[in-house]
Amino acid sequence: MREEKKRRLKAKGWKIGSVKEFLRLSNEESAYIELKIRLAEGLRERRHRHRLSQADLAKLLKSSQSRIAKMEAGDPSVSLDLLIRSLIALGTSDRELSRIISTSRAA
Amino acid sequence: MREEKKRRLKAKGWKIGSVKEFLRLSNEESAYIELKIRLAEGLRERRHRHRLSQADLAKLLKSSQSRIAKMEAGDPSVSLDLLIRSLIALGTSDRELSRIISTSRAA
DNA sequence: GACAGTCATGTCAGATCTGACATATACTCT
DNA sequence: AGAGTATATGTCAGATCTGACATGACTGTC
Repeated sequence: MREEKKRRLKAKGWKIGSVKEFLRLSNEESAYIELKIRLAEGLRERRHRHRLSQADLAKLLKSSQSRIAKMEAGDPSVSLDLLIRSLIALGTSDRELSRIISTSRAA
Repeated sequence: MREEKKRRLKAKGWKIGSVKEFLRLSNEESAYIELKIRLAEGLRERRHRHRLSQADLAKLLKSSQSRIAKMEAGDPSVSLDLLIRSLIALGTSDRELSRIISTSRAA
């Protein structure tokens, strides 16, 4: 695993317990986590594009600054559901959404 | 709104109350619902492709037959999160996922 | 260095989702 | 008709997520 990828998954609260759990992490679980991180980055990028602070966006989405921060961090306490609804609220089209989801950064 | 689309959104539990709510439904809300329905259909299609019954898939995903049925129906009680995790567990790649998300059926 | 703006992190009550169960409907086969 | 298989729908306790709040860390400005 490349350093860049490691950095992303690091101590974000993802507990990796047993070997069994680790192995599981390398499959569906990691696909899920990496997808979440891409959505998180997509959200941050769009927020910046709109020149909004996390607090501004929170107001717009009727959420809170702390939750926005957690979303952008890909925190385990945030669902794909919330991320996607937020992106939609920011005007992200299906096509853009689809691009965010399939744009792989790692080799 | 075309008949086909109406059929999809019909009495699936989506309550449409006030005019205000209806107007809201035509924006982010409907984008969300239509996305959910595309994922739901994607799930059903993949399940059939694997020749699994809902009960089989439920066992595979450690869920229950009734939840699978609700997922495939795009029931409001099902999150995008669960739908996406299920698709991932069925081996859906990012690219395929992205295709499911951006493939619009309506004109 | 006090202040203001921005973002990160921890906590938690209340909201929402989930698996499981019961039950219903529909179809097929004998 | 009765049995078996597949799917749909309602309910609910327990699990998980969410907004809100508190607080910390980092910047730049005065």
